Amino acid sequence: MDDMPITDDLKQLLCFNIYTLNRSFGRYYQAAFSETGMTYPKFVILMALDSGGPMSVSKLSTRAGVEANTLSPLLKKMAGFGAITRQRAEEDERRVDVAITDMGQEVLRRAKDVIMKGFAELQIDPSQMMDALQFLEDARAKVEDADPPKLNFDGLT
Amino acid sequence: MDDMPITDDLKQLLCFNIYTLNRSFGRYYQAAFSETGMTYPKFVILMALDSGGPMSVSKLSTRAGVEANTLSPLLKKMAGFGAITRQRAEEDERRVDVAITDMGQEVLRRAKDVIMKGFAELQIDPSQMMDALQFLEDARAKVEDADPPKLNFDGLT
DNA sequence: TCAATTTATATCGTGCACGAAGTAATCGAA
DNA sequence: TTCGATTACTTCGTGCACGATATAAATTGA
Repeated sequence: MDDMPITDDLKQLLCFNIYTLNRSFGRYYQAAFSETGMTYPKFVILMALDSGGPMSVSKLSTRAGVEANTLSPLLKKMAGFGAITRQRAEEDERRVDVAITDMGQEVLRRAKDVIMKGFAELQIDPSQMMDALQFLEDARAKVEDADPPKLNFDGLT
Repeated sequence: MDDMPITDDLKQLLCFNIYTLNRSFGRYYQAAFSETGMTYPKFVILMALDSGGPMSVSKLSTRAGVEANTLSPLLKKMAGFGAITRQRAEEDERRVDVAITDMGQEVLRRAKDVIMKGFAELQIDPSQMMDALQFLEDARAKVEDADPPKLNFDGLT
């Protein structure tokens, strides 16, 4: 009662549950990847590149659900490490095409193993998860489309 | 087909859906709160303090699902703004008790309004959400308890 | 008692992640 | 054609969020 892990009001909010679970996953993967230089955002990038083939930064941004300006320095680091390549497109010099390398695929293979194996250990019910995934994807689309009301601090004492 | 917003493989991963939805919410609230100094993490802190009463930093950390070292500078800023108070506990000088102020409650009232109103506009099915919240809370508990397999980069070419 | 441990915060360094603004290339309409 | 808009990416400044580490207070056990 007194040591309830999570505040009751917050517990009812979708955004709060997403927020906390996201950071639980974050700490989990940070522990899993520690001392390798791997991170969850980099894993996502490798996954997107591996399954989608070479693509522009902006397309990668869409597919990974991250803004292009977040990607930009990350991609530079990953290219420095040798996991991906970055190349100006010939037909449009503004574009930078990004591709996973063989080494990047090996990194991805190992990271995917960790993630799949770790996930299996969680013993999450598959059918419940399917429902949840559908719900989360729908929610994401709605949040993306919505335009938020504006908070107003006028006359705050 | 070609402009699928999200990579197919990733779509099957709970962690990825959480990751992307969390950032969708993040951008949404950033837009809602812009120019006020309010942020989602601060909202969570105010919520936890409002419903749980004054409490130590570590208890707040547990209830908000954030590490204490993340809270520490945030609380300092919020106290500077006047939304909360920070006070050394008399019976244990190590502890710092944090409490919401009247002004903080007014800030919270307005922010809660924005969040509730915004959420209503999303038109999310309540019964589906109840199921999802339960699922997410269970998943969080499992991820917290799990200890992750370790990624290994030995012999990476 | 009083040193060793434990506990509660704070500080530090690093890594996303965002919006705003900058740069350069391409496009499009007069 | 040509110059203003648009597009693609990058840079910049700010704000979490984490683990590691530091510091200081309380506790505990020899």
